[in-house]
Amino acid sequence: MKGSFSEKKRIILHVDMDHFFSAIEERENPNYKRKPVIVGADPREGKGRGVVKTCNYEAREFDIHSGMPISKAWRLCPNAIYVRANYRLYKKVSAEIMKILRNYSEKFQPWGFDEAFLNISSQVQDFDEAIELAVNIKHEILWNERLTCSVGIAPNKLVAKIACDFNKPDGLTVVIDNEVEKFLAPLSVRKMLWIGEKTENKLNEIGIKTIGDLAGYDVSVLIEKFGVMGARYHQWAHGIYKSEVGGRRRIRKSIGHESTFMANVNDQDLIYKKLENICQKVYERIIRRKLLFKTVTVKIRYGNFQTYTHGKTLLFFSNRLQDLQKTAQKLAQGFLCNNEKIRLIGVRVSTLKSSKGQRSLV
DNA sequence: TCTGGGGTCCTAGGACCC
DNA sequence: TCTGGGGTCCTAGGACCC
Repeated sequence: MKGSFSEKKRIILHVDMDHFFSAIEERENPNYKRKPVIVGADPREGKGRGVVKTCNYEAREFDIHSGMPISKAWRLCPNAIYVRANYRLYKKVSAEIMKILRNYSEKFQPWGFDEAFLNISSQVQDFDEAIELAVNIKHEILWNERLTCSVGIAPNKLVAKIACDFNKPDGLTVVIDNEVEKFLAPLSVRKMLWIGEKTENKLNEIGIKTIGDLAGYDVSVLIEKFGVMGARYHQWAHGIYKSEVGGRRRIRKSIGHESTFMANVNDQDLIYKKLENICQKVYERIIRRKLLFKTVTVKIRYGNFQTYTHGKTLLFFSNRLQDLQKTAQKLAQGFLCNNEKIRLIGVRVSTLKSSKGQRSLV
């Protein structure tokens, strides 16, 4: 007999705040109510660079969505309320919400600022009780924070997340065990976690449009085309997703900072100055977190959006600003010899370890 | 019609060691 | 003369997430 009687079915809940950043802005500024609110880069009268971070549903009426160039948003709706992101505030609100959620289960996993997974298998007997619990969560967040969220309930994280996205805002979607495949089948493959634009296109090319198509496809062909990911896509399309809530402890693997120039530049003094500045910022975060780094990577984006990286692993771990700056400068030189205009420059350090218990390098 | 900034994970080739 | 196979580290690029 497969499985066992003692194997308890999992009930996983995914909570996603509705248009989090713009919802907070609306809450803080009652006069924003019922007007399109767009949080993101400065539109600078349509000449601004950068993208929309979040926008409310009134702005979505104008076909504006997150990730859209802010200049395009401006053309679509110049009269919207444009707000710069206030991360300090969002972080504070996020912490309050996570505190609420954590109370519902110790098996808890934040997913970015405004989403989280909860394994509530030990808290509830069945999906009916899970719905009750989800309603309580929604009420508590609304009562305490005056913000709405959407919830998905399913036997695993993947389906819970897709279910959550199925009905927004202020939604609650439940997918019970034996309805998982039926629920997934008609959805676009794009709804699947880890399938983005590129993979969607590749799947479309071989006639796979829906998750049902993917589930029915010959797995050996998927493996041939997508390697190990092909096998995973196939499993996921059948609603099989084993990952535990809060399963793997996350250790920070890298710290970086990057910045886009207001206009593309080839002025070397300006570029090196910016690079120095970025190194300083990364350095401060390294020190604050008591870390040592070994690898430095410089990223350059040219005016044509072609993006490249150069990296160098030092022979030793360091937390010295001069090591970071000297290495970054050398790496950047390789990019700047052709005098081509640059759009973005960034620095990231990786191969990290804790500097606790070590004498700091001066 | 132009495309942010913070990250993670995967792939693939080359160097090097045993 | 020519030459296997496994493991690890480094580097660069790509795809994806929020």
